[in-house]
This record gives sequence, C-alpha cells and structure tokens, in this order.
Amino acid sequence: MITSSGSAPSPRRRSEKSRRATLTAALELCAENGYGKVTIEAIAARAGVSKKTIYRWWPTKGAVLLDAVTELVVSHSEFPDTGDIDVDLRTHIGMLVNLFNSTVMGPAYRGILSQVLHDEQLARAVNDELVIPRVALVYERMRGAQEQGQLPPDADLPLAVEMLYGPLYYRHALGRPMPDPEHVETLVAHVMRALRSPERS
Amino acid sequence: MITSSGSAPSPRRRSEKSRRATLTAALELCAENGYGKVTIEAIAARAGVSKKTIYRWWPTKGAVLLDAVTELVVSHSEFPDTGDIDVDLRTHIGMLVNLFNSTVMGPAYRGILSQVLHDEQLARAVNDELVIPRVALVYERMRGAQEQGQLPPDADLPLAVEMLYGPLYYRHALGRPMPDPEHVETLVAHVMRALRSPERS
Amino acid sequence: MITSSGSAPSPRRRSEKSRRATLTAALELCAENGYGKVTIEAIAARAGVSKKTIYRWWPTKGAVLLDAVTELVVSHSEFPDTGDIDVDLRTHIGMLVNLFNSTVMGPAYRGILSQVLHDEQLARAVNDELVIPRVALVYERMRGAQEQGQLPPDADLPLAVEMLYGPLYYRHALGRPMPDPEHVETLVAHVMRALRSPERS
Amino acid sequence: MITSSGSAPSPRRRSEKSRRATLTAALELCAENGYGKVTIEAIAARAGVSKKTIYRWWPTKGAVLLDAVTELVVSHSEFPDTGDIDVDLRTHIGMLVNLFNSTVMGPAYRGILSQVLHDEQLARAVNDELVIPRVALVYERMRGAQEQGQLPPDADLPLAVEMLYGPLYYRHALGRPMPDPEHVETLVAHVMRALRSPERS
DNA sequence: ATTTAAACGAGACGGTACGTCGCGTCTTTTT
DNA sequence: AAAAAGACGCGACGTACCGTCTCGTTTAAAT
Repeated sequence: MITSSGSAPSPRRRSEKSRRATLTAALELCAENGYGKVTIEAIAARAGVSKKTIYRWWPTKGAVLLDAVTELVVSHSEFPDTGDIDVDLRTHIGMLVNLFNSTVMGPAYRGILSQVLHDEQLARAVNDELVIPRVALVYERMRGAQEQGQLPPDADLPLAVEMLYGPLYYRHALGRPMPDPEHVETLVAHVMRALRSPERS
Repeated sequence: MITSSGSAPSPRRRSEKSRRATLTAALELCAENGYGKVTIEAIAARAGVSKKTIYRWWPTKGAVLLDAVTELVVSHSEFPDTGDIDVDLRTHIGMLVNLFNSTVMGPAYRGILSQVLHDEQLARAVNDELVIPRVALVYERMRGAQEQGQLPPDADLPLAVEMLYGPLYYRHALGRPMPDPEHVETLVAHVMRALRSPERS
Repeated sequence: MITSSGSAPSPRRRSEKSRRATLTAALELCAENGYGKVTIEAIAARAGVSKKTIYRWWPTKGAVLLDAVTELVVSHSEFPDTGDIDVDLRTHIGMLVNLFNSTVMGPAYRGILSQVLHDEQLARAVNDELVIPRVALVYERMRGAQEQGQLPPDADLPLAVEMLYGPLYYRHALGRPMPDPEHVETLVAHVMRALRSPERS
Repeated sequence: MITSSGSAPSPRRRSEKSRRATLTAALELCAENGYGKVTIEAIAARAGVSKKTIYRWWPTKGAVLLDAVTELVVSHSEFPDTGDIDVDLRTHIGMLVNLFNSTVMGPAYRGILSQVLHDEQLARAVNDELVIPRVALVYERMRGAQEQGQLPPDADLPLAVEMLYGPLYYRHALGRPMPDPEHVETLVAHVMRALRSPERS
C-alpha cells in the first residue's frame, strides 16, 4: 500500500491501529453521507484519531480515500481468462461497473475522481496506483488474444481501452447511471467489431 | 438562457447588468486562478455585486459557471454538415476537444464537471441545458447520414455517441490530456467501422 | 404628534392609513418578539407598507416607536391633584412603574431607551417630546405644594425629580424589576423627608 | 476574572495572549469609534485573533467589553474610608461619575448597558460581576458608619443606594450629561438627610 | 528494565469562505 | 403622484473546516 505523499516521517513507529481506523472511518463517512461530508475533522472525530495524525501521513482527504479504495480494489484484481477475449472483457467491464455502483466503494471512488480534477498529485497517484496497473492487465490479456488470433495483430489496443472504459467515465462525469449488462455486452461487441473490421479504402 | 435553479424569484425586475457582471467575473476568475479560487465572495467582489444578489439567482457557484459556459457554447453551436458524416463527426469531436482545452472555457467546464459529482441538481442542469441539446444535434446529423446510406439504418446511435464522447471524458476524469487530432481521426474511424460492420454470427 | 425628523417631505399628501399601520405593526412586533426583532423590514412586512414609505417619514426604527409610544402616553397624561403632594407623587411614580411594566408599552419604551444610548437625535426627541413635558407637570404640581406650605420654598425640585425617577431608571438600566408599590411609597417618603429636613450645620 | 458565559470549553489550554489582545482591541475600538463600530469582526481584525476564538470564549461583544471593563474597574476598587461617611460616599459617587465620563471606559460601559436591555444573560453578568460586588462595598461602609453612630441603625440602606446611584443612571438612560461635583455633593447631602430625619407621624 | 524520543489524542489557534440577515438606496409596477 | 413590492450594494453575523501548533500521554525502540 503506497501513500500518495512521500513527505511522511519514517513509518517505523507508525500506529497500524490509527491507520486502519482512519481508512475505515473515511470509507464509512463517504458511504453514509456522501463525499461532501467527508472532512478531515469528521474522519478524525469518527476514527478517534487526531487531525495531526492524519495530516502526518496523508496530504489530503483524497489521498486517504485513495488508500482505502486501492487496498480494497487491488485485492480483487485477478483478470479473468476463459480463453474467449470477448467474454473476458465483458466480465472485466462489468466489474468496473460494479465498482462504480458499489455501495461502499462507489461513493469513495467517485469522490476521489472529483478531487482528481483539482489535485494533480492525486491524479498522478490514481493513475499510477489504481488505473494503469489494472489497464496493464487488460493489455496483457489482449496481447494473449492476438497471439491466439482472436484479435488482429495490428489492433490499436490503447484506443480499444479508451473506447471500452470511456462510456463508463462519460456517464460518471455527467452523473448518469452506469450501463446495464446488456448494454455492456453491446459495447464490447462494437469495440471488437471495430478492431476486427478492415480499414475503409 | 435558463437558470439552473427553479427557486429564484420572478425575474421581472432582474438587473441585467448585475447578471452579466457576475457571469463575466466568474469566468475570468476561473481562467485566471483556477476553479478552486472561484468563490462566491470573490465573484461578488470582482463583479461589484453583492453576495445576496448572487445567491438570489443561483444556488451554487457551479450554477453560475454553467450559465456562463452555456451562454458561450450555445452561441457557437452550429453542427457542421459537409455531406460526409465521418468528416463532420471529426470536426464535432475536435470542437469538444477544443472546449476542454480552451483557456477561457476549459477550466470553467472542468470545474462544473467536478461539481457535478457532488451536486445532483447541477448534474441535471448540465445534462439538460448543455449536453443533451448538443447531442441532439449529433443524432439529427446521424439520422441524416442514415437516410443518405452513409450509416446502416439499424446503427446504435446512442452507443455511438458514448463511444465518441467517452474517451474524452475518460481522459478528463483521470486528469489526462485531450487526444490530438490524429487520435480523434482514428477514434471516429473506429466508431464508424463498428457501426458499419455486420454483427458476428 | 411630532415626527422626530425634520427632513420629511410635505405631509399634506401623507397616507394616514400607512402611518397607522406602521405604528401599530411596530408596537405589536415589539410586544410579541422583543425589541431585537423589530426591524424596518419586519415592520414593513407586517404593516403591508413599503420600506421606502417608512424611511420617507421616520429616520430610524427608534423614531417610529417613539411616535407610537408618545401617542399613547400623552393621551394618559393628566397629573393627579388630590391636594396631598405625597399621595400625588406616589400615584405619579406608580404610573411610571406601570409604564415600564406594561405589556404593550414596556418593551417599546425600553427599546427606545436602548436606542437612545446610540442615537443623539433620538435622545433629544425622547427628552423633548416625552420626558420634559411630563416632568414639567411634576414641577408645576410641586410648586403648587410649595405655595400651600407642603414643601419648603427653597426645596431643590430638579434634584427631587432625579431622586424620584432615578431609582426606576437605575433598575431599568441594569435589567432589574421595577419596585413594588410599598417600595415606591418608602421612596417618596424618603425624598419628601430629604426636602423638608433642614441642612446640617 | 469571570467569563460571562458558562458554556465555554475548559480554559486549561486557553491562550492568555489572545485573551489580552481581544480585550484590549475591544476597548480601543470602543474608545476610538464608539460602541456602534465595535463588531466581532473588527475586534478580531484589530487583535489579530480569529472570530472563532472570540466566539469560543464569549457569547457576545457585550460580554467581551464587560470582561474588559470589569478587569479595569475591579483593580481600582478600594472603597475610601476617611471616617466620615458623607465624604466617602461623595468620593464614591464621584468615582462612578468619572467612570461614565472616562474616555476609555465610558463608551465601553455605556455600550454594555445598552446591550443589557436586550440581553438577559449579560444583564445578570453585569450585576453579578460588576455592580453587586461594588455595591457590597457601599453596604459594608454604611454598616460601619451605623456602628459609629453616623447613620441611624434602622436606615434603609438598599433604598439609599438606589437614591444615590439612581440619578446617575437616570441621566445615563436619557442621554444627559453626568452631574458636576457640586451636584453630587448636594445629592449625597439630601440622601443622608433622608436617612437621618425621623419618619413623619 | 529502563530510558527516551516518536507518535499519539486532544483541541486551541489564525484564517477563509460559507450562506443569512438587515440596512438604507434605488427602480419598477400598480393604483 | 403616491405607494407597494422588492432588487440592489453593503457589511456583519455566527458556523464549518482548513492546516498549523502546542500540550500532556502512551508506546515502542534503543539502551
């Protein structure tokens, strides 16, 4: 688990109890009252931790939530491999939809993303620690599919990822509901068709 | 121009001068210091307007900026029609990229979108006043293309829009730079290929 | 009825209805919610009168209340004359106690007096229109008593008035309850004794 | 020095520097610009103290000024004892006149008294912390005079105090100037005569 | 086992912005 | 023409969090 700030003191004497209490309190507050009610003061009060302790280890409340969410997401991060790339992508996108819709992690992740728009450092952390590692799994799986001939060897994989993830973030950014499974299936199908069909002359 | 709040008093006596000064000040502050420095106090001070007057007509600073941005966007809103749907979509997406990158409107629109994640009412307003009307133009143009045989009659237009807009909002949400024109071209090409290629058996 | 401000427009076209509604509303508000809740806005709203109209005829809310109170007090202003100066003063002081304790006029008069401490113009008006005329009646009655030999001819009448009124205003200024009738009787007796006893050698 | 509000947090960690700066700033503002210009905002700005800190320890600006005034008054609070009660009371009343006329404390005390008329809690505090303790000194001195035969043993001491203080507060309440020393002398003489002369049969 | 230095809880502090209220002025609409 | 209705610039209100900063008090490493 990587802290988004490098300026913290040596973690040797760090109290694991306080760390856990802080992350838990942050997630709970976010789930119960929405991201707007997540303040350092409220986290400190709920966790029975002093504000100073929070500021010692995290630069912003976004960083706290990022730690909390990352810890949860990473632990459920196996990428499926049934041999059929279409099916696996569908499963993967479905998992991302579930993340957004999740009662406990949804509000937290949405909150983090809202902070990303103002906080460059947090943006970098979210990409480096959360998104890029998971997208790397997608690339890996897609490259395997190319070797098995399920995808053309010259397919534009980064664009494919953008087309797959994009609609989800589009809906997220505009406050719209996530797509249902059927819609996800159609989406994946269209992206695969785009990758497989030849360029127009 | 519709105010995002329906709870404002009757606009009969409203001072157009104050309204203009407020919108201008909000945009300027956003462009100069970033969305974080846009506060109702700062807008009021810069515009020479009382806070009370702002609160009378707008519920949040996001609503102020939405009005300001909408006014600008709508006035530049002709959808291109060269007869070639691919070219026109490329132009349209390019315009959206330019909106995000614009010095004056970019920070404002990004700021609004950040607020959307916490403010349901603002989310509705952004969709109703800004996004949906403009997407409607895309649909209209696409339907025209269908009639001319440039697109199959059963093309999934809403999905197409999500695939076109999605990557932009994906990058936006994660704090990444907008795609360059070449990338836009490739994107549009892929989407069109997806629409035109037959379903797999 | 004298308006405390001389800068009002010609009173020829003045609406008596608005004037009455304003004074009544001011008194009611004061009696119901205390002087603190008496604001020009509240008076205007309650009276169904525009703020502008109030400002046209009165400079402050204190002036409004002074008009209202004066109108009431002056109409009950007969000074008693039983032939016994002690009895008459007791009655008179008792009436002043009743003014302070009155449900309708007490809060108003106390409110006016609180404003007097900040508003020199109002102070002058209170003295000129309310206090001095009534004290004049006391002097007149006392001079009559001197002629009848009930008071020594060299009695210090202004000091006597201060000693009679003083304790009431002392209690008023410190937020204490008004004296009961027995206490008033003792007070008057002491003052009369002071006036009648010879100076010490 | 007692704070007029009992609802303050434990004073263990209280910053004496902030407390002093606040009281000083309040007195200065009051002396310079009058009580009307004393606002919590202005005190905070002048004292270099946050508004929150002021609100943490005092409920109103009146309470702040009361603390400031009390601190000054109490420290100059010896009751004179020359052996002659008439002389001592004259001195004492003269000191009270000086308080009202004082450049630095006069406006503050007058301001407090104006607030007393709207604020029951402050009224209690003014009486308990300022007036009653000082009046107690008067009683004490008077009782001593009774023992020495300078005053009759059955003299109505509370009434005497009201007759002594009353005229001062009467003038204060009606915005009139304090009496000059000669007038004070006459006043004291009259009160003493009243106490010493026998009741009328 | 005792020292000792850090991390800790608690929370006061100087700030900034919030959203509200009432002021006194000014403008628009109605009568 | 007046009066109602009420928008306006202004400024203070009291509150909420911010991030910083002492204060004792644990508590875990180093003696």
